[in-house]
Amino acid sequence: MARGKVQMKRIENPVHRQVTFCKRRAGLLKKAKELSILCDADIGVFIFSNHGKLYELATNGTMQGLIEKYLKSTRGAQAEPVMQTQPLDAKDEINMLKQEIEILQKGLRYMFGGGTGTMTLDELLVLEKHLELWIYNIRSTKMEENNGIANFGPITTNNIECPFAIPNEIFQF
Amino acid sequence: MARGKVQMKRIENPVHRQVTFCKRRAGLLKKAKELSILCDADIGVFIFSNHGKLYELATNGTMQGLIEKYLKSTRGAQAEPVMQTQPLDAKDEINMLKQEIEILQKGLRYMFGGGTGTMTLDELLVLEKHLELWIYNIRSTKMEENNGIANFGPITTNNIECPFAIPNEIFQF
DNA sequence: AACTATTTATAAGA
DNA sequence: TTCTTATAAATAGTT
Repeated sequence: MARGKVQMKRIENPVHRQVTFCKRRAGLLKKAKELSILCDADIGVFIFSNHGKLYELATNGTMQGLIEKYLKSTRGAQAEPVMQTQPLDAKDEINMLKQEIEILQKGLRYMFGGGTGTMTLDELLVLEKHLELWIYNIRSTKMEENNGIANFGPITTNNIECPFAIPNEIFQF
Repeated sequence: MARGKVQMKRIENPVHRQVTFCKRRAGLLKKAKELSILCDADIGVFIFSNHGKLYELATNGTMQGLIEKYLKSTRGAQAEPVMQTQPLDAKDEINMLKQEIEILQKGLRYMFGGGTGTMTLDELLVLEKHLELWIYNIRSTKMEENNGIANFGPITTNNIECPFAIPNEIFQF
């Protein structure tokens, strides 16, 4: 696509083919991720190189889960020889629970704000800053403590509530 | 990508989102086809729109065949010695998922419900210490970041997994 | 659905 | 392999 159009046929030179494979594979996965994020879609991609090596992306949850979703959505008259090691009922329940988890996670994500499955340096910096501010708030709370007991609501930083679940169990370590 | 950069987050306007979905979906499938042809790769893509409609591409043979190939190739990998990785019984998986849901729900209740619990000074100190350690881990992760991207699993402190719900998915929008 | 102004991806070259 | 750069493609906003 640059410095000359490319003919749409198999690249015969193995070196060129390998280089192009790396570059375009990265590009394809990036595009898939972007589409998923921008349009709230759920995308699975798997790529087998000509030597059989697998590269994959599942934008939401696992590839297994996506494949199950796929098979379910296309479930017609045909049997599914691949997925029959476990009774379908259990599979369905697992899927439902996974969906519920997704929804809960979305709630937590909502409170925290953006990012992707992999974190950029910038995102790490943001997270770090949030943690610093929460620590600051904890210290402030400690200063105000009365009779050794401090009551406080959600910890916030700049009005962003702490997205972490802070179950009581945290203190059992 | 044209007439203005796009922010990498969900497009809130439904009309814009739908239009972008159409355009980028076509682009993604085209790219997948090209990669398959140029580099002799075998590629499967499936896209679920946010309303559950399925769009798919299997560059060689059928999606069913590709999925079987995928599962076969990942089953081999699962047998690799990573940890005590025995295939989870469906019931075990269901219980694990239920536990995860409980934790997530607790986290959400805590945040939305205004933290019903009272915390002692000691508990605050523990929480503070945990936050400090997580910050430390974040900084370590930053040091190892590669190309501006840092991938990490559960954040841990002294091998204790972060009790806060920080699934990797938290960072995906 | 078409049209462009721009951004992004990437083929070659270094 | 990684970077650079010229150019092809993709696409966001608009009509």
